Amino acid sequence: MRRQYPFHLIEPKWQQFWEKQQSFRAFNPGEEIPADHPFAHRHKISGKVTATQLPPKFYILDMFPYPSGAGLHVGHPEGYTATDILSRYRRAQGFNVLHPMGWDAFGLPAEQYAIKTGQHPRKTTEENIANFKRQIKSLGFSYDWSREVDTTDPKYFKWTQWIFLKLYNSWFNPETNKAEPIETLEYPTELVGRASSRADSKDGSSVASPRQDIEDKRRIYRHSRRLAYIAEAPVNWCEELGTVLANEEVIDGKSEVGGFPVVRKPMRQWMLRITAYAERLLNDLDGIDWSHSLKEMQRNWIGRSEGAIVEFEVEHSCQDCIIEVFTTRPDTLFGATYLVIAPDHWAVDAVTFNEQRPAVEAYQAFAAGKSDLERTELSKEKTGVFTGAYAINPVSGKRVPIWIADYVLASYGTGAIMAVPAHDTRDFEFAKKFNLPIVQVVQPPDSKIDWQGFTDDGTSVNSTGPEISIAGLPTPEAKKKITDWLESKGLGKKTINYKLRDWLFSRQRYWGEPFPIIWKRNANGNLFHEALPESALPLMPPELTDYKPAPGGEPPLARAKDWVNLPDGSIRETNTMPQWAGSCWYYLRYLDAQNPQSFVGNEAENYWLGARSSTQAKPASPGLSKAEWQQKFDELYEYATRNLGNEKRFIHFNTVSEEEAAFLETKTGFKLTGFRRMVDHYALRHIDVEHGGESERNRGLLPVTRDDLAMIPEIIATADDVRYSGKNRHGLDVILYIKRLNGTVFYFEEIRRANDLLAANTLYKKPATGSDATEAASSDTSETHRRTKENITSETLKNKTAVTTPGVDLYVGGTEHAVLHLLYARFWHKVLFDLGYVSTPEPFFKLVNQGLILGEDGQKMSKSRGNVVNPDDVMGEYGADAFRLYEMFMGPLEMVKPWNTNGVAGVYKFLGRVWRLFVDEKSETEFEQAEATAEMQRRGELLEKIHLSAAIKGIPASPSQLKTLHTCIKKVTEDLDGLRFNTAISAMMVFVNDAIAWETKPVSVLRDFLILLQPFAPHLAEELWEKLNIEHPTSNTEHRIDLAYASWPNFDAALLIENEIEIPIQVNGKLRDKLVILTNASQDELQAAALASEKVKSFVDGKEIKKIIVIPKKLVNIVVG
RNA sequence: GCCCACGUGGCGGAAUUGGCAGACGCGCUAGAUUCAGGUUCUAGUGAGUAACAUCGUACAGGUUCAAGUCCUGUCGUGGGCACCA
Repeated sequence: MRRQYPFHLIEPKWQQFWEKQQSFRAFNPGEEIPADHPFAHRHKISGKVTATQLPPKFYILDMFPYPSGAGLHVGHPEGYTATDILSRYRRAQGFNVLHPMGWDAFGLPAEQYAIKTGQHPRKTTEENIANFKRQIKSLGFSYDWSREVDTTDPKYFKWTQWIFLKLYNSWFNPETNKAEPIETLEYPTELVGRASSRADSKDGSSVASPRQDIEDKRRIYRHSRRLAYIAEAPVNWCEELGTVLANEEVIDGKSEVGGFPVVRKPMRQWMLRITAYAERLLNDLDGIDWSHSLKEMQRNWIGRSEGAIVEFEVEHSCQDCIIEVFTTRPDTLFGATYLVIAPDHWAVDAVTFNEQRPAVEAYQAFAAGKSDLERTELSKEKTGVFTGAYAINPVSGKRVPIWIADYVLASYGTGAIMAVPAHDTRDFEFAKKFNLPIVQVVQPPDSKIDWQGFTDDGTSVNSTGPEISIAGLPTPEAKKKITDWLESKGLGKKTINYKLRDWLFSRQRYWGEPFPIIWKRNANGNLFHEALPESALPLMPPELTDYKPAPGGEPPLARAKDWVNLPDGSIRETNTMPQWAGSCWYYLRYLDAQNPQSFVGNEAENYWLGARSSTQAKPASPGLSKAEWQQKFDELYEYATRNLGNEKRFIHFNTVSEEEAAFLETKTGFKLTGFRRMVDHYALRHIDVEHGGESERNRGLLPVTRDDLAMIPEIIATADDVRYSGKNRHGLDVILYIKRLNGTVFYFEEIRRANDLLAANTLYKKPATGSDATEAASSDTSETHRRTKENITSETLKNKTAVTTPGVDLYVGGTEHAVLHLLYARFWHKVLFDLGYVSTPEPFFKLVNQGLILGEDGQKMSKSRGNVVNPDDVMGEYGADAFRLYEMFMGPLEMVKPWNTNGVAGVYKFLGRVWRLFVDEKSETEFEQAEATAEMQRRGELLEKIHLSAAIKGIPASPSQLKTLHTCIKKVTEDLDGLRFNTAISAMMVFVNDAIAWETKPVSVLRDFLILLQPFAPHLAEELWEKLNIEHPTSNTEHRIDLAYASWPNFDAALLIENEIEIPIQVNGKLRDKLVILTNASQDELQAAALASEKVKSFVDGKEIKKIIVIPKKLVNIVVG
């Protein structure tokens, strides 16, 4: 294909310019802003400034890549381009944008390569990083490279190890529901206060003294509570690779690398107590703006289930023996006809009768020998053995046999179940195979449904025992009644179980972070672990020449004897951390990447995570005390929600002070001094009914609770933003208060009635996102439906101000990290939050998964298929701008879509049309001739030979030109807010298709267009912007600024309004004619015009007109009989 | 098996609260420019018809003046989980 424009010269030119100028450096509070930096020009600040003097922040993050030897594939730039476009857009809007990049560089491939070749993994890693960086830079992304992080850099992993020490030195306090320093952990009474009263053994012998003994016990107690602890756990051991593997590195029972067999093997491992956070990890999903499916995957992984633990007493064999089972269906307890315990359950040995012992032991051996693969593959066929023992069903008193079977897992619940074959599919299969009794205890709601194997809710039957009956009760009530009864009898209790397991945190590898842990021996010669002091960090791994595992399955680090054995006789931990460790907190290091004192400085953390920042402080008016309010609120709430009384009741809770009124006037235009603020019972009832239900979720909102309502005065007093949002259906002015709190945005409305009071109108809330200001104006509540749109003036829309989001404003990455990375990172963040090191409970407030890019054949790209597209090749032929544009034009970001090289050519042609919209053809021909003969190094200078087209003139734009431009501005702006890059690009294509035909092209219009184009095709836009400013110099400093910092244009809705509009005319819902008619034509005029149409007449004549639907500005539909 | 998402031309995909289906791009057809190819420009392009009519958003129903959009069922595709009691 012919070169559409000299991108091969333009792109390097601007990449060098940005690098030299450090155009995209983000500035921290207190950092020196050079006076000649475009950021300083744009915001009129320089030198050291405070957080409040800086513009609002916007943090846009990519999932940092693992720098593999294969280089970038087309999937990487997809997400990176999306975030870059958003970064450039937000920068143009005036945000201080943080957009960093780094390397998740620990990992198995570099280590495997080292084992094969002896080349140090560091060298491999550095080479791969250099290649990735070259490729990424050639795409013209606006990263702040001064914040680059590399997880394998000791300056980085020092802090990874430091965070591990925080985990090690903390425990989870169930009473406060958060992590606390281990020092706050109280010892049980038998370990308290006795140590000091006992004298040390005086003879100095090595025999453990009572004091040492109690210290050992205390140590063991503490160790058992730490968030990082040691446990014997079954791991995926790969003999060939000589290492354990993570679950995700094992595919179908074989290693992902090499396809070697993997076996389960118990080993002593470091674990992180993520299960303590299960509830919070689950609940806090509600407050963040992630896709539905992603949240669902996390919920699934956490796997919360509510149920009960029930105790079954074992008959005869062991008198004190109780087997606890976990069930989510306590209502089916009467139908439990046998028990099943896992083959490796602790009680198996105790309950088994001697005559059954050989069979039981054989089965245990059989089950233990099964791989995970076999256990699941062969799951269709149930296996198991009778132990000979019986237990007593606590509600019916009946004897039930105890079996062991491997369909029950020792690691979930209590490791034992009560089997209810009538109402559980697995128990049903098992019972049929072994001829165990099946007793119906639930009646399906539909009598046509067979009760055998019916697992849904129904009505309890056959459920009456000597002391308790739940017969006739619907399932939910039956569950409650029987659980209460069990609890009162001490036979069971309500319980919540999670599928989530603690995180296996150690690997037997070289290329990972060493644990800052040493092992010592106590007086009895037993090993115990101890943390290194923070001053010992970073703990470097030893230098090795052989990276294979040490003999006997020991990790490679064990080969370095000098490193492992310390002079005082203690020895180092030889495991290393998994690759996930470095990626759990990298987004925090970016905030303050060079800080040698701390993993992130306080001020930087506060500014960039934004939890405590508020763009404008709003003065609060005095009012009721908290206690007074709470008491009155409780009364009013009861009245509003319980009594349904009609007597009007209200609380007058404050009066607008002069100070606040001045603020409100700037935001809303109303003078409200002395207005009384009140909330009435009608408003509370309305909010409770309309916005308190679960159906809110269908509208993307969250149900409003009583506690939320109690916060009304607080929301008003501390709102992040206030604005006028039009009139309600009664013609009263509505004032909207927006308050962000713990990941939720509250929208509270007041109405201005008469001249002296404000009444609470509504309250709704939704998960926080990056663009609440825009969304609020078009939110989908019943109130906004009722409000006429005309009342929302363009003025109020323009006045919308940015609300700062806490945490990362936008995080984009692949769906492969939907569970593990995102769950681990959330977990660490919460621990750091509990310990006071970060100020938000959640790290990532908006998260988007980019869809996979498939090969041209619609198959997933792979080397073996030969359908892999190399970004370097595409950029060589079409340039980086076209590559970026195509990646975004393919379709919605989240969608899976096939690559099509012809499509690249399409957007490339579009960029060519943009080029020809601006440049003079003759000068370009001269440039091409000169370039053909010029030396390589001098070719860039020849770009100066290219001049702008003579059709570009400094004249005012015509109304139709303005309309074309503003239509484009509106569409691009709205689409970028909604991450709809593909339709934004098509809007720019429409603009260019129109503008290229103009005889004269006003400079002002082209200037605004370049600002719109800049985020998408920054190199081309910069080049044309430069030419525009040279050939059409302007006195407007806004326009002389670097394009990357030029202000995003506002669209003027007034320019988009047409005098005349084309109205479709339908007869019986079918299009029959289109009429051009005055936009503000009345319903009657529209109807008359429609009936006058000749085409319409031919369809209507001779028939009875039953009805005419007229929607002003939309359509007319004539219904005939 | 369970959970979630999605089905629109030859292809990728557009379509505010239900209101002109197919924006934009690819591909294709014809013409202009060109020795020629490529490029560029112009016109056309859901099916159907000479032109209308008519039919068209996986399928079958329903609600409505009006359905790609809402409701019910069926089929299909993609993703996740998978003996989690």
